[in-house]
Amino acid sequence: MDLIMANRDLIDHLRNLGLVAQVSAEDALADHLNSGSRTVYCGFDPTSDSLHVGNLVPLLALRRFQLAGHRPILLVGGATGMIGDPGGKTEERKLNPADLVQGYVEKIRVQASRFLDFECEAIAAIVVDNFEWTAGMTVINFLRDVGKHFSVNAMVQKESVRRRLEDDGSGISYTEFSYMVLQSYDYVVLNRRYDCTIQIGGSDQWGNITSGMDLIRRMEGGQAFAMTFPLITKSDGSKFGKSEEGTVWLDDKKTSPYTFYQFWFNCADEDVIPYIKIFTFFDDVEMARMRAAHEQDPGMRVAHIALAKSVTELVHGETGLTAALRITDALFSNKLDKLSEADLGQLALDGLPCHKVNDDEAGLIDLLVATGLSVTPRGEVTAGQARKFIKSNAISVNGQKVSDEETKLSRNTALYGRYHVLQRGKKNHVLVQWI
RNA sequence: GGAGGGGUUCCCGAGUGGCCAAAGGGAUCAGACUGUAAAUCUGACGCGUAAGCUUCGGUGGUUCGACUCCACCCCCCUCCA
Repeated sequence: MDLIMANRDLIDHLRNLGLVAQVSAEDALADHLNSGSRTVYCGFDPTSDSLHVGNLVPLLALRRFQLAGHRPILLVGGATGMIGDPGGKTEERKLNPADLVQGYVEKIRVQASRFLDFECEAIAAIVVDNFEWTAGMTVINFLRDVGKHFSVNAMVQKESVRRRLEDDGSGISYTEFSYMVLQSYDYVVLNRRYDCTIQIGGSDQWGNITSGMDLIRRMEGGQAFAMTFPLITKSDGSKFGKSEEGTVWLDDKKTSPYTFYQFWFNCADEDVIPYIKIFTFFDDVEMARMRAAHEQDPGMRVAHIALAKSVTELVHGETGLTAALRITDALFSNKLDKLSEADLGQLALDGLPCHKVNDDEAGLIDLLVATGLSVTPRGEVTAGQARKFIKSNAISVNGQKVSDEETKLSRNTALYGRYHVLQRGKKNHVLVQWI
């Protein structure tokens, strides 16, 4: 691996990318990073069977550290994931069963691994699971060896805890209150085993990370550092990482490369440059070029396309990107009728949502229900909503608006006798396949 | 354990016997404009083509009629022990 940034001040570099919210002892950390190859860790709690785009921020940050010549440790929270982090949440979480969490751990371990280099000798990435050293610990040992170092007075002062205490209607359980202690202990263990001296995470992790720093000082007598990234924001204030279908996952079974590509392509104008900095690895020159092009004519979507392509390829590889581009081109260039039979077949293979009909004729309303296109704002799929969509001029078949609720589709009206492209609104398509 | 305050449609939040499928806001979806953007404007927003049906923590009750009154139960919050 090239140590392309080894001679550059990593902190400044990250700051330029908009990746630094808080840093502990910045001058000391800068020296620390410049004077040798260090070990840095970031934790991921297994709250689902896949990571999502929000997790890309710390994941790629770890990669940046590795590119700069440091060793990344990816910690999967098999133990902490069973507790639930009070940070960033306004109310108590549900606890997941142990075997479920362990299943998540395995998935996430595999998924996250592709973003880091495990081959390079000196600074090969490491994946660990805190379940390993937490599960066997007895309550007595935990309280005597670890808990003793924590002042409840200090813990109560932490933002994540304080918010839950002050906010009427939520409260916090002892279980979640203890999360910070476990995470702090993780840092100690990694510090002992791997000489890990830097922990990074989202800014909501600041309290947990600094608490771990303190614990290292108390238990090990050494200095450790903390760095956090700002929360990724959207210009309209809504939560980052959701598309119309919900969370944008990294797993291509849960979010197709096409949907993934569209997610980035559709980001707001004001967000595209910040996102390019955070989620891509373009160099300064390219970055400047895209910014100029974007500012000159945002309508051309130069930056959007570059962002979407780059991240899609990073996560889904060249094959995934190609598939995403094929579908995008077919659906958004008003050339539906010009597609060949093979093209249409390819769209299904590429991951365009597809619905098979084994009949000669089907009512449009029934199809809208069957394909799930007629979702209500509440998330239910109903015939009434299908009617409303048709009435409000939102439905197209093969690129033609349909206004008659009683419309029936059959093989006769299908492209090549086999395909209909159903469209709701501007961006929702389903391929109907007659078999 | 004691005292008090609460649980309303996805969220916040009005509603204290019929005019309530339930104000208002947010979120969401669609239409128009545009650039597969933002802002803005318009419409939809429990289910049903409709008649109608099912909702306001739960269960019973009072009443011609309850989200609104009564009883019991469950859950949450605050303070005290």
